[in-house]
Amino acid sequence: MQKNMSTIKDVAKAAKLAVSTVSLALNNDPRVKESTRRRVLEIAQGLQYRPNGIARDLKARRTDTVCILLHDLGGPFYSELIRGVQDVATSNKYNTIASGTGGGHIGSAAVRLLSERRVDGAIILAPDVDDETIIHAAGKDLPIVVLDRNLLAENVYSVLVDNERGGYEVTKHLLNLGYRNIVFVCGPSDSLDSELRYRGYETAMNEFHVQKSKRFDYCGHFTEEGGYSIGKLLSAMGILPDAVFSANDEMAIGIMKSFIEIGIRVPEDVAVVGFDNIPISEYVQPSLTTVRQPMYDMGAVAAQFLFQALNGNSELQPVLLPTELIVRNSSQVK
Amino acid sequence: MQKNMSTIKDVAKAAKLAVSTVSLALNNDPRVKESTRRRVLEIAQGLQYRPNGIARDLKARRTDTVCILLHDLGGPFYSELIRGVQDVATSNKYNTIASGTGGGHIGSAAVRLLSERRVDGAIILAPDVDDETIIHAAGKDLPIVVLDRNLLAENVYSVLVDNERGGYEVTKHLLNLGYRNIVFVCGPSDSLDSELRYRGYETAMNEFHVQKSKRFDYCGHFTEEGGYSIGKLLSAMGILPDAVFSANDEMAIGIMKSFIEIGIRVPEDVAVVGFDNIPISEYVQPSLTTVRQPMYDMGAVAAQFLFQALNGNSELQPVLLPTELIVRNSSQVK
DNA sequence: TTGTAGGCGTTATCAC
DNA sequence: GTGATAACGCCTACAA
Repeated sequence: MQKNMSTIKDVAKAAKLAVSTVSLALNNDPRVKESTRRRVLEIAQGLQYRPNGIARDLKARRTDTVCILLHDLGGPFYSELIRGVQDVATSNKYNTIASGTGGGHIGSAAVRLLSERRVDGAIILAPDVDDETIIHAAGKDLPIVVLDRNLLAENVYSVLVDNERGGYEVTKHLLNLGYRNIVFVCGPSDSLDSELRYRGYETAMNEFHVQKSKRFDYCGHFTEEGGYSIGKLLSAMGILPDAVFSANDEMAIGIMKSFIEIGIRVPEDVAVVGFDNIPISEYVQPSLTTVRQPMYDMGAVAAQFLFQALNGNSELQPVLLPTELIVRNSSQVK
Repeated sequence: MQKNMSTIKDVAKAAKLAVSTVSLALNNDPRVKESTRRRVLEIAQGLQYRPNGIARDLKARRTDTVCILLHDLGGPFYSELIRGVQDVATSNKYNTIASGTGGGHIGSAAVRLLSERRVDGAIILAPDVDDETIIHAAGKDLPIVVLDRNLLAENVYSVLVDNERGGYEVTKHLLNLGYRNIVFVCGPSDSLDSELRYRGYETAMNEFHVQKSKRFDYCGHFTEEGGYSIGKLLSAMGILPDAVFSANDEMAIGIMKSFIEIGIRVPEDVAVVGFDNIPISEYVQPSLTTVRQPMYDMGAVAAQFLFQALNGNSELQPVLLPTELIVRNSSQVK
């Protein structure tokens, strides 16, 4: 921080006025004479005076800023989420800052922003920030909205995507097309998303009285590479199903890649579907059938919740946003 | 901000100690007796005491935070850039916050963070933040690194990507393949990137003694839709070239889409090349020949500059990072 | 080992 | 209209 920066004191001294008067002048308070106001402004300009936001925040006991915490800023589809948050925050005259929780110590960014009260509210979609930190940080004047997380606590509000229904619908889609031997490839074992999508899969399979193949327990960490090795493994083990439901798109793409490399045709030999509708899912060959999550809405709703809470409304019920099946070319009538 | 949050005063009162003693205890100063330190810690815990980061920053006159300002947080390839910054910042024990400059008033986020000194340094890749704001905000103790911007000022450091050379190389690539009638589709008229890429194009064309077709002045705003209409226009006007060099990938993809829709084959009838190597460029059909920008390096180098500057080294010459031609299927021997 | 006092840069509440 | 003064929450000489 600039050590020799001119402060309001310097301006006061130069203008031979009291600090308080300068403050009023700078804030366009009608009490100061127009002439002095102009003089103050000029002097401030000359001294390159800039108000110190930190001091102001300390005094005001508010920051007019909310933050959004993401594990991996700039992941494939956070763009829309951030936009949703930012639009709502801006129209509420709040500022938005984003921070990634991935690099460095777990939770360091979260602790700095939340516990040390550098923001007035937070939206969190980062599995690596633990519940403890969130519950601790949340308070009447620092509401927190958690996305995609099962957490019920005071001043913590929850926005969820209907992963289970999404999993159900995409599985049903496959079943309707005639696929029966459908394998589910799960993500990291601690992923709630993966788990819920699996439940939807299970429900659909049961509904069609189809014996569900055991969930494929080699998990792909949700990465393309992970999916790639799973694909290889599946074919190497000679247990190729009719269709693969991957818990996310990135793995699905890896799986498709490995299949195509070996000469297994998608969808003729094996159908592959994913989840998330990441941008490239539309462009891979064949284009990927998947489930869209309403990312923008998620951000916008989360931000709405935040401001509702900041305005004293604590009666906010968890919201469950609908998903949307997007049928493309990686699945077809069998 | 939490109004009824317990402060260090409350802890002191509860512990029947002076505020200063509590402060020392909390900061593990060896001067306080072990027993009192433990007692203080317990009481602090009981009161749910959390230090107020804002007060601390004000006192310390530093925030240990740098920010990265992007026009559109979460654009297609900022991911790597942010990662580069964050890795370096973290290893320097600094925190990183990101902010989008797109929504709302131009520059409001920038002003808040920079001019109001809420950060100790900044990295800016946002054409909508004007030079004025940057020059004004920069200072010995608030160095700013600008990316992709022609700006020379005190305490402002510059990291550039060699757009001109990139444009030169991709054009030469087309020329080497045998293309001669190559049209350049530019981006927004105020885009320096577009301009530099054009210069590279020009140089290569001259080098091959090929009459360069006039730059296509309908600019695509760098969007896929823009490219799409340009493609339509080109064919409707009956002025189809051998090859199209689009100033960025998104437009290139739009152009390809429109061509393919009309039955123009890429690259057999017309080759298309782009710039940026956005993720989907690998997946579109045909895959797009393009120029990679070293986004991670850009972020990492920018952050390095920042910390060099924060450590008193102001002799940092602008850096020009090399680009890399990536040949894919949208161009082939003619 | 602990306490007192002053200051970081603002703003708000009083007086004058 | 303008000026003292106190406060926001924390840290740090310097005293005791």
